[in-house]
Amino acid sequence: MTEHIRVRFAPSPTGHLHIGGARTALFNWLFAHHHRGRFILRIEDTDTTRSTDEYIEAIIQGMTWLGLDWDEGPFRQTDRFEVYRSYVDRLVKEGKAYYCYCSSEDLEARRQEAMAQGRPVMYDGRCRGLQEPVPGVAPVVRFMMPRDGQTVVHDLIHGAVEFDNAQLDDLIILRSDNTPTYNFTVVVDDVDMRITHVIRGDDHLNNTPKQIQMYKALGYDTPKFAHLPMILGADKTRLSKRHGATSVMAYQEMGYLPDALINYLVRLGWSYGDQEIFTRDELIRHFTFETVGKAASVFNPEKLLWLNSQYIMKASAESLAELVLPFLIKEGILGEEEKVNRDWLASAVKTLQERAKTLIELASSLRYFFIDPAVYDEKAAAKFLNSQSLTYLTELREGLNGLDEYSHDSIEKIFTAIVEKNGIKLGALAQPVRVALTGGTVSPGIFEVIGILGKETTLRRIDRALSVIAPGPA
RNA sequence: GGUCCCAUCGUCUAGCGGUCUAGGACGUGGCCCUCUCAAGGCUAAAACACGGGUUCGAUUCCCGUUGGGACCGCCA
Repeated sequence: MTEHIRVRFAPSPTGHLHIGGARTALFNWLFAHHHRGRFILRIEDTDTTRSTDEYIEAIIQGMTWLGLDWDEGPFRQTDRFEVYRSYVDRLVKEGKAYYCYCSSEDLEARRQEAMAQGRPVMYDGRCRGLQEPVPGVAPVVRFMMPRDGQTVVHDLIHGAVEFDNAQLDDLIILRSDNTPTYNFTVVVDDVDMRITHVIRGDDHLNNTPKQIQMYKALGYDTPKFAHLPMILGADKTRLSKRHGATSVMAYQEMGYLPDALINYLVRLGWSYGDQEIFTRDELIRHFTFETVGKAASVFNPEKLLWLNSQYIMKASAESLAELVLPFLIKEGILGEEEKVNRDWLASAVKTLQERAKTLIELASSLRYFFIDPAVYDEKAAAKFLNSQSLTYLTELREGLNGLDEYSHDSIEKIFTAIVEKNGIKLGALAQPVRVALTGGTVSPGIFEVIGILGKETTLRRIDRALSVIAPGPA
């Protein structure tokens, strides 16, 4: 029987799933899958004043969208308060934790003073020896840290990190309102849930020696630790709203594909030689902490955008057609209830896949496949809808009108005939047509566009352009 | 301020003592392809923070400096 790997992602529901959290979840997920272990989702909602059910939903939604499915949970720490209290009681009984009656105001004042005087900011342990309760004061429970010796964190990424116990202070494990705190619940839960590897951001590295002491006090072995480097904004400070979109779902709304985000995130801190693009299977196969870096990395939206364009390019037109639907509606190109022929949509999408970097771009560049251009781009019209192109356009209309089968080749033949007859370049014809059909000078190949638009729409739009160039007799 | 972490092109990174005139990717410039725009191909500019060691030899190992980050909550 091999020892089974069990890891967890433990977000606190005080906000949406953000980029950093997603990356942590991803590395946990990859590690679990690589070792055929279990990935557990645990909601750390012990701060009842800031945690909300809405955010729990939002986190689940984000993970689901990214395809980071979990094997157990979601567990909520608020469901386990009795468990934590029994552990607290045990520590108090064993003399490894004690009641502290210092008020938070006093504590805060002492903190400020210590900071101002440049002294280490930590609780001095003054309530340690207290025998009698202080009347009228609801106490907290503090964990009694050892005062000498060292605690060393053996980290899979950082190696051995040593801390002097003297600098670890007696942290609060139970608040005066009888609710437990993070540093304690995380230990209890990781023990109860038989977590073998704690994989989290390296902002937790400094908490780890304290947690190790609690494992010891409780009499349990410590799990292995892996502290991931942070993701920073362009100014090298912790990624926050100031740096733009940080919530995972914002990227969905901006038209990103989950696989693209995953691929981007995994390369922040992890690498596999020179490879940039990975399937999920490859990720699972190759993932290891050996190739996880130690240095924080800066979030680069441009590279993410590039990756997204790569994924859009490689996706099947059919799946993209499905994904782009809500964006078409949002762009007002398609009515809420309107029916679309999926095969036709897919064929249109196919022409635009390598031109769109996001689903939003894809949707908006799909516009002229649905709607006749309301107005022509001013510059485009001036340049291409003129007396010179009138002749070509008229000839083209005639040729296209005589065509029943709108295939790429048959359309091309019509074009070639006109080009040769007039001794012009293809562009001299293609551009005016493009303006007539799409309203502007940018589109996929003009033969493709005509093929997708079909005879009726194409002729209608050419007629309209013709009438704009040379208004008929009134 | 204390503690801890970190340090290769602007950014993400490869490099695990000699193969480095330091490789790839994003972005940027140029060229090619071309019915426009993309995509694609080629190409250019662009980095080992600094100072000491160790070593026959350091981007790679050690120490220091500098710089950046995180933590120091009755938040997680």
